[in-house]
Amino acid sequence: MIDKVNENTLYDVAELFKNFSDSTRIRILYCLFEKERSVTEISELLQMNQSAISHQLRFLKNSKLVKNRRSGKTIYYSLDDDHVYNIILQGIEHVSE
Amino acid sequence: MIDKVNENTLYDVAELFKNFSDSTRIRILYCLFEKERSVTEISELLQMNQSAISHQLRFLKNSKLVKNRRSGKTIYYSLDDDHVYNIILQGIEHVSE
DNA sequence: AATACATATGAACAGATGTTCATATGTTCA
DNA sequence: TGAACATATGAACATCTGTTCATATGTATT
Repeated sequence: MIDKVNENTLYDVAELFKNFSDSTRIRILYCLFEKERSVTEISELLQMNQSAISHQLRFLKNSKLVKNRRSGKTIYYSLDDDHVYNIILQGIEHVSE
Repeated sequence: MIDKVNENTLYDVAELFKNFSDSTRIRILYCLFEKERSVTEISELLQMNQSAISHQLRFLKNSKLVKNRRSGKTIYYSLDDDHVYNIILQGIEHVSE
């Protein structure tokens, strides 16, 4: 199982973890744990520029970690991957000792 | 459990995942899965400059993910944290679908 | 159609990051 | 002690990354 890992897999793993390696992205993902949220809502929660959030959401969407749906003017983002929850949770447990 | 997470924790989690977000570091950690290895050994396995490896090992050591021991001229590095193994394993499983 | 609101996007910029090069430190052995 | 080997370290450099600003796109409402 471990032995079957090849070079490419490890590059992909690095790409995956890149999503969690920035505090803005981690906080975005974390605030989607509870429920889906609009871009404006996320901006307000994190007290950050709407554009910055939008850029990071695109990053996370490209990585297939979040998905979105439109409802009128508003676009709601939510987690797109069961694993995300568990990986971040494991990270939280690790740093909480 | 989830609800108790504060801002600082999420910053720490980002710091933790930063260790796994670079392919050099992930490959270093991965080749320590099997057993401890010297800096030269790691350099040869990854076919990379000794200095580059040394710099990244320092990074990983500061994060307490690896430890080392000296034996004569040689310094052996090994994983310093049980969680590391599981977190990376989960990443590997994720990208392997 | 015009306005207001929500989000996306591209360019520009500053700061962070990873690698290389040269060299220093530390160890062994002759 | 001097040479050889293993590793660490600092400076320099190029590239990558995250944010901001200005503006574009898309939707609803009047």
